Amino acid sequence: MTTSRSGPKLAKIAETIGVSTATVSNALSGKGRVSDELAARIRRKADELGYVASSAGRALRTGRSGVIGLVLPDIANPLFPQIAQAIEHAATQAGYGVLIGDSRGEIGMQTEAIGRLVERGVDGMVVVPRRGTRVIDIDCPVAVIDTPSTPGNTVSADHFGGGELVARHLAALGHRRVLLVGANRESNVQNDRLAGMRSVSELRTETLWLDERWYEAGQGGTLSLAEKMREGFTAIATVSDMQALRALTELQRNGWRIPEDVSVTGFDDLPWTSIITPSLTSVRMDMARIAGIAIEVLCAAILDPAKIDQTDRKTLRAPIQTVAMTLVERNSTAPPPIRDETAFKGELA
Amino acid sequence: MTTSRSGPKLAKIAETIGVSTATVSNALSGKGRVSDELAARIRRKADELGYVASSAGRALRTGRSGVIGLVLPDIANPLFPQIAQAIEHAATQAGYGVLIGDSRGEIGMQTEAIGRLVERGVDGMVVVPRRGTRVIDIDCPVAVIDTPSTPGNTVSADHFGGGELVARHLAALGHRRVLLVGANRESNVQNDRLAGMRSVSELRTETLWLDERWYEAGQGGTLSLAEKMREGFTAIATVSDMQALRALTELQRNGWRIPEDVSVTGFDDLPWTSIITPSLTSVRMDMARIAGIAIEVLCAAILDPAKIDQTDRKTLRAPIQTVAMTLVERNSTAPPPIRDETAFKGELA
DNA sequence: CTGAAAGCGCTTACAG
DNA sequence: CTGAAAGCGCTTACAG
Repeated sequence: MTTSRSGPKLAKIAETIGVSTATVSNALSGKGRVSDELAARIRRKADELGYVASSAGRALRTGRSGVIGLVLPDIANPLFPQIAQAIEHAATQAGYGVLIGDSRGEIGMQTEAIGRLVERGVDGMVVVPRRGTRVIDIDCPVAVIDTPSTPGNTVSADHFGGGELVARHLAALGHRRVLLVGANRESNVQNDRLAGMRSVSELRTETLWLDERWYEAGQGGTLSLAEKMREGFTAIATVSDMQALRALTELQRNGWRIPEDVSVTGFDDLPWTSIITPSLTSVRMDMARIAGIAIEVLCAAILDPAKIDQTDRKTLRAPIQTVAMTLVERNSTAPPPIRDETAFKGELA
Repeated sequence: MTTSRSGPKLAKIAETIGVSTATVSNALSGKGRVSDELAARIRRKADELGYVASSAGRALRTGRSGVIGLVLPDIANPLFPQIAQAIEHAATQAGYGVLIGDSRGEIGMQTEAIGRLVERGVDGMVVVPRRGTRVIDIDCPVAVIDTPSTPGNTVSADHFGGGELVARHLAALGHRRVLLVGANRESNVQNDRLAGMRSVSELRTETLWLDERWYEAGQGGTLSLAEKMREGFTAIATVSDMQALRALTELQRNGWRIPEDVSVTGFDDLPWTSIITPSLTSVRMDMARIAGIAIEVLCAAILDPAKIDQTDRKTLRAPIQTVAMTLVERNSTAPPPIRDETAFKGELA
């Protein structure tokens, strides 16, 4: 028996078995208005004939499509696979399909992508904004996954807490001077992570933004991170595994040993963190949990439109939920090197 | 004017303007059965009222949902973002939405994922199989993106040619002894890439599979790749950027300089290839082109079911298309080190 | 417990 | 060029 898109219809089942379509519908939906024996007989026959309900017919009648949209302004986000998988799984559990919406990295196209999803009749959507983009005027329930400090946020990882975790870990190992590395000054996520790191008082930190401005200042080139390190830092804590990978390979290439000479940490626990040498200490978010909450809140809003806050741009009127992050300790961190800090400072000249 | 899912219906527009719904429908679909002035007036009013056609109504009437499925057995595949983005873009251009289907890496769940998409009424699907899984009994048009050597394939990158490209590049630099690194013996993609590499006669190659068997043989551990290199190889050509990253960091960690001591190449041109030090020479596939072809063939089959080959499991009856790959030369490759090969062999003891 | 009927919103022959 | 009517396949009050 093959699943089939143009197979028998409800009426066919009803006719074959000699009952009304209403009864078949009730039997199949299990609403219990049909005697057990008959219901069983109908189900058997439906299976036998390979019946698959028409989603169009159902959607037209019920007014709900059973599909939600997943919007990521930047699908190239390295976390995308994890997010997509978690959302797809949670949505499937809740009986929803997931339509993807991409704006190819261009902020202007986000509205179009969202519009396309609305046209396709999604019942709601999950939006993971990037770079402070805001969700505007969407006339359907929207769950936002960003940071606790983002207005309109629905659920997010505790990025601040994650930063704290990393900083505490380094402090516990004995590090005192830590170089913080960010990539995008506008990112709420990155700023929250950095704020968390800075909140650990044992550490003296300094922040380096490896962004366009840094390049423009002519500080790019192979050696500059290594040079910066000579100022006496014993560890680099980055806001993403990508930045950590960058720092790790650049330092290795310049003869630094990790973690003996310098500890390096990342964020997000991307798939390659454990295959590199040394494997990367990182912080993971519980995507399954976050996705589960987003879908749960979204479904509640879909079923009960009163949950949509009319005054506040249709965002969900649910308490913002924050999910703790977890430190994944690996080989890229170790106690600080035994060395005279002033000696290193001297090398600067 | 906000896009709206529960806004005015066709009948509302018709009533407001004083024409029949048929005329509104014709005007909006631009089939040209309506006078230009009236059509323009209708369009203006529809815009003004924020009319969005009900996809359910249309789907039920036309028998087509305007949605296709994208199935990746392993959504954690690092290429997923690229594939998803390219497919989403091509599908959007063709007027289709994209529903994602994931089987969470478990082969057994692939059929379920496909079944769910069929239930949701997709008009067709794009499947990127992994590890020799086959597409079975799907009663809708399917375009398969795999390798030219996979039965039922629709379109794919020329993985063999990509392997050749890498090998020729290394040969042209002067390399003669190259270690080939694979990760999964079952993968058609990897085997095609390796076959292409081996086809370049100037090179003496040997293949190392860094898979479960290798680990079981007790050859894991930090130094073994480095040890293997002492047999006289001057370059490592891997079947994926992940393996290249692994080799690169492991060798760097053990004091090898890349590319001075050994050249390393990857495959797929993942986002981080250019941020690591040294940046990684890789091979990229033209995803946009591949996705474009897949969608084109799929749409043709959707519109003309005769294109579906009944005898051959519903796969598309279109000529298999192969898209050339491109070498992206970066800093991880250089002429072979000047050294006495026998001397290195001696070091083994 | 079961059935007859209405209707979700569209598009498409068919008339005029 | 425009309209009246049918019908896509379902579900849901409403009767019985």
